[in-house]
Amino acid sequence: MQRARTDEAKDERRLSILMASLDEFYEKGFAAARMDDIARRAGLSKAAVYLYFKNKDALFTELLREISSPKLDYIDAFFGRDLSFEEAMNQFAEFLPTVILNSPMPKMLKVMIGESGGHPKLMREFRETVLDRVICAVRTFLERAEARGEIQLIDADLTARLILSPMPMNGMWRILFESDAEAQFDVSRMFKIHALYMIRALSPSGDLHAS
Amino acid sequence: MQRARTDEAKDERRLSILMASLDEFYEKGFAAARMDDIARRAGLSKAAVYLYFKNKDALFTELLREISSPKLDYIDAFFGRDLSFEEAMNQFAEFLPTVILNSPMPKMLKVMIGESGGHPKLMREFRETVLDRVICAVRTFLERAEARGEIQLIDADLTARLILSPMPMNGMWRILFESDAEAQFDVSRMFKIHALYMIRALSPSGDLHAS
DNA sequence: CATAAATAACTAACCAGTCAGTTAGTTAAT
DNA sequence: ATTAACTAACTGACTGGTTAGTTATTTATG
Repeated sequence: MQRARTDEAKDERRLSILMASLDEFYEKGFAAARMDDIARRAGLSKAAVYLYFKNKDALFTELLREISSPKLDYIDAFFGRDLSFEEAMNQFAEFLPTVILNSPMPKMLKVMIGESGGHPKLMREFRETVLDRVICAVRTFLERAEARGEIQLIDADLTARLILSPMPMNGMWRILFESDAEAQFDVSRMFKIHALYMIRALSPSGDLHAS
Repeated sequence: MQRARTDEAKDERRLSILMASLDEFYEKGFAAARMDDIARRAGLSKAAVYLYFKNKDALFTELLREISSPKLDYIDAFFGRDLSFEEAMNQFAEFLPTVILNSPMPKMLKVMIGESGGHPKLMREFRETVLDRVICAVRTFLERAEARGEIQLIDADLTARLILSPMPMNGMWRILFESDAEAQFDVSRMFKIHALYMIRALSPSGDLHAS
């Protein structure tokens, strides 16, 4: 195999080890994933992996940081735009299924859930840098829509979480039943229906009891 | 320690080993949980655990079956009653937070997710015996409410899943951030708001586009 | 009733295999 | 020729499962 002599080649190699480890951690879990298998999947020897990462824990930590970092600018940009609530819900319904179906999110979710007891600091970091930002962006968007008189809601933070709740649901369903043909349902259609329901639920034409 | 001589005492001992294993599997994951730790947690030696369970895999299998078995009659009874949709949503909002906060469900969920790659048959079994029944019960209930003209919906199966989606979301949140004080929010209030939104979303007074 | 025998429940110690991390040697690239 | 990237082999710690021995409890006996 070609050696990674340049900085660019080293970065590529590092990333390919990270991606190999994601696959192994996803299939086996952190503890049962073997460094030798990760190395083979990346086309290297086990000892070569240790040239790039101090140990298994460091590999895991850097994997989670690598995966969660690039998504945030897009989320901010999405919710920073001046869309109507209805338009935003519809575009959301187009975008979110792609995260479930075409991104490493379900894999990452499984790896994190499985290992949450062993790395509480990492979990907290992930919440602060990713999840809280997403929830805050949705909440801020909801508050603006409400201020425009476009919607009526009870609690912007909890509503943001409810709007997002099909994401973890679908992520977990995928983790548990990815290879179970009978378990499959139309994820895109579900998000469309969810968007419709949220539009109706938050329509300002009715009486919402704040309890 | 007192020996389990009678059948009843043996059942108790077996159950206490199962519960000890749930705690260890929850904290450490299946692979990293040690049989010696499980035994100590149950107040026994490791070899004694092997008097009750063939091996670690058998312990895991029997744990999952034990935990998921008793809940189903209650669900059937809940949705078999002749409640109005609104009444059912409100009672649902009372009941579901207790599952998140006071039952082993989040622990079980984490253990299953972490180990889903290793036991696909068990995952499928759990879906068939538990999840599909819950979803089907909600769906049947929705169809009846719709037939009474009480609600208007697009797809009963997907709507049932959307009604249930705060459950996995809250379960996941609890798994990841149980000990993270800043992450906490009012679970009961969220379910109440969700019930209100679903009542409004499914109210038959508007126009739902079936796409 | 007291005591011995029987036995199932239990355990400390053992064993073979596994694996993360390391080392001494190899090799591709400059 | 040099050297950094890489690897096969090694090492020590660990663990699931097993075994030989111990012991608590029940049953049998005088």
